[in-house]
Amino acid sequence: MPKKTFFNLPETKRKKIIKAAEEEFAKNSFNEASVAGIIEQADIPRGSFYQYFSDLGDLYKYIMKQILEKKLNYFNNILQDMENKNTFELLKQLYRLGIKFANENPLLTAIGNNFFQEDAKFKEDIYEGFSDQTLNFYEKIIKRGIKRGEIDENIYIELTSLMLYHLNIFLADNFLKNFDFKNSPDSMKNYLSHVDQMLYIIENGIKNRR
Amino acid sequence: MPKKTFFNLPETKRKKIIKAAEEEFAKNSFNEASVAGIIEQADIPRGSFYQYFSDLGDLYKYIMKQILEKKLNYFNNILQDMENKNTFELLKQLYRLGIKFANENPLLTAIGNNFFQEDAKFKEDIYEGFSDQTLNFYEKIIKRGIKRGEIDENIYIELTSLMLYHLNIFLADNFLKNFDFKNSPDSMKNYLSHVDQMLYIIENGIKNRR
Amino acid sequence: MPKKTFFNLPETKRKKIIKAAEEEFAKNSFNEASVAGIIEQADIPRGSFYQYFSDLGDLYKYIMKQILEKKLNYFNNILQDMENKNTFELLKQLYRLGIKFANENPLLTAIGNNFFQEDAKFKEDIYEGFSDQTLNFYEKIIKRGIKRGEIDENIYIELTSLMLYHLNIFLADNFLKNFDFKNSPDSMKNYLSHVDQMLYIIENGIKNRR
Amino acid sequence: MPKKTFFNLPETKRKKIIKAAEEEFAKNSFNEASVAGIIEQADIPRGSFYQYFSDLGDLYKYIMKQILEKKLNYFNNILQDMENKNTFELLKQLYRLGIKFANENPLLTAIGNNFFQEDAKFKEDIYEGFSDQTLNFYEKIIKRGIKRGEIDENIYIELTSLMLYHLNIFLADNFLKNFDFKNSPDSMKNYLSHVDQMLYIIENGIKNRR
DNA sequence: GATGAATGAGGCTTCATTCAT
DNA sequence: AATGAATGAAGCCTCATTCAT
Repeated sequence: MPKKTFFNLPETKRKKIIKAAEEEFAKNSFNEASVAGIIEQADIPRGSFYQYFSDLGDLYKYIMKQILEKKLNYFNNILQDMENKNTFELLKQLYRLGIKFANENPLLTAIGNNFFQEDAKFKEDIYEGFSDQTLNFYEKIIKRGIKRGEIDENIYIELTSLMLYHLNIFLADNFLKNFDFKNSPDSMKNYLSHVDQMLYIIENGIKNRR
Repeated sequence: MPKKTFFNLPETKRKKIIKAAEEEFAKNSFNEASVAGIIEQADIPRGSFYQYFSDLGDLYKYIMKQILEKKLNYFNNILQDMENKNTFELLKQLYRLGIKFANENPLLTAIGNNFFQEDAKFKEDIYEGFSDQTLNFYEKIIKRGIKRGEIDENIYIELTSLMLYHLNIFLADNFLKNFDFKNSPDSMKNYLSHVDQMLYIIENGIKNRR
Repeated sequence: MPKKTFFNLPETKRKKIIKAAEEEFAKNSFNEASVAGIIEQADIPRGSFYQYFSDLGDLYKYIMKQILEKKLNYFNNILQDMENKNTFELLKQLYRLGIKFANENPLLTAIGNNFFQEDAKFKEDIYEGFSDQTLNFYEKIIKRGIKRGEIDENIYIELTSLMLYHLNIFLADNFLKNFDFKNSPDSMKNYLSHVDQMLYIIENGIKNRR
Repeated sequence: MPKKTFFNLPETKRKKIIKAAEEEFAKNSFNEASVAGIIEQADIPRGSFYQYFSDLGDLYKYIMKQILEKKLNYFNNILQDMENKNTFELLKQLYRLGIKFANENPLLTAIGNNFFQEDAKFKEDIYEGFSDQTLNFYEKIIKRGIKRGEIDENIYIELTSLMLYHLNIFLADNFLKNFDFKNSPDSMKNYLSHVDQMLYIIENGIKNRR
């Protein structure tokens, strides 16, 4: 956790530092990220950094936690409205939501995708109590789909949820690297149709045909 | 390209250096890898390194090229024998081949997976003329499947091939991180059945149902 | 000298600061001690420290002075009661008093022992006007012993007093490092018998045999 | 152990570095000593230091080991010639030898004295296999003295040897701080007579009077 | 007078690359 | 060609002290 000196900072300064850190962690894996990069971007002296955070990991954990919370809120809010929807409709919404989130929070998404690549050990260290809520997410949905008779009960649940999770990351990652939606709303439409294509495959792949 | 001094080296020494570099690049991303790590492992003097290679990138490119070539050979050899096989059978063989390759060449696979995570820019720089042969691979197979009436002609080819490619990486990555096949052939069997499960989904997802 | 702001502080706070400083100086030599360690322990803001003291040396000098005064009082009180005692009995009491003081004031003793190791220059700087009263102490006793015909008049007074002083420190130091008397009164007894053994040697060494 | 790069250095340079380090460790305790101080004195770049030593402790251990060896050799050589001497004569020679060593190697002696003040833990870490040969030294002599009927068999051996050891350090320390013998051979004489005085006390203190 | 944020100096360590032998 | 020492840039972290509120 950042030290209280950090939280006592005027909001503008605090945001500037967070912004700088997000950019650093979006561009670099944790090991490649540097204090130097952040303080230069945030334009604060080195000493100040250590007055706010015990070290780079301290800041990183804080940011990851923020991102996870933000993302979970984002998703949970909407899921409540969809309680009776068909599973594939639900999945479609989820993926679109993922894209929407990535579009609105490109920095955070990039950080999340980088995080996804870290060592299992490193990740566990960060998750601390978060457990992997995102992964559980897909498992829940799949189980729900099987119960509702919409998903083939013969599929291997764990693997499928991992696959869905991974494909989600893949989309977000790809999306961030290849498109610039702010300046071309058309390509956004285009992209979403890609997503639908992929889901069409997934749907055919796992739906119950009996 | 390594300097000619490198190729003049006796083979044992050359292999020792390559081995050391592979280990370094398997454990670290390009940016995290260090000359220090390689020369220590290879037990060669610092100066020699620069006599053989202009810098770390030089060696890296060389190794990546080797890996790509080796992998392509590996696959092409077998593909020729399968010319008349059903597309899904073919895919299944390809994925299993991928696992087999990863099992036989864990170091190379780890390097490949690390490479896969690098910046698009960085990757392009390395590919230089290789074009993305691996990606094309899947495109070819999909097109062939459509021609043979085995794959749904409505799917979006580019996306699907990207997805297949990505899932292949996902499998290899997962495989390397979670299993130790040398000591437990059972888990290998287990793993392959996972792969089959995934392909079952894919098959259902993209096969032609008319 | 601490600034008057320090003396205006409520006693509890002042004591807390002194306590924190004593712990810091007991654990570390002056150069190794840090303002950081003290303010953290005393739980006062950084700025306050400099409002109370001009710098670390200011506080250090103050504390050393306190210790010296306390110790001298401790000893002088008792010496008055022993005016007619035999010199070796007196010495024995003094050493035992030293141990008793160390037992009752482990922190202060540790600080004193640390101080004893500092540069001669540094020490002089602190003594400022104190002169070395502790050293004089032993000289007085030796001279008194010679006058009373109890101590060999051929010994070299200065050296012997230095030696007695040094052995006292040696005992206190050893004592602090090796024993935990609060929890084992037995080892205290044991230790005192060591002291007697040493004094037995000293007595034989310097007593007048004519 | 220093790296082999250090031992490959031309002797003049190696000596310069050792000299610089000795001065640093003579002036400062291990914790107060700094790489900065050494490289400045030795006039070598920071990077070179780490090419020769893994860190400050590496160099420190090396130097301490050298000192211990040198001192033990120094003493052992002479002890062999004294096998039949009276114990107090022997002790006298030892102390004088100690002073002589300190006079000839003031830097090494200062380092040794500093070392003597370090934590027990720290010391053990350095001794590694050396055991405390110096301390054993005095125990052996005392036991020998008792056997020969020259030392009172009632003294507490362990304590006495510790005391002799400590007094030796005390002398060396005092000697280094207070005298400048190179320029005043008279004061050397003077000092040695002090030592004799002290030994006279010790002798009277522990000799067998039956 | 109290507070605690700002700052930069100083020390540590790692590394890539160059260069003299 | 081989070697490995030299070097300095770059990053890390800690701290004493100052200063604005």
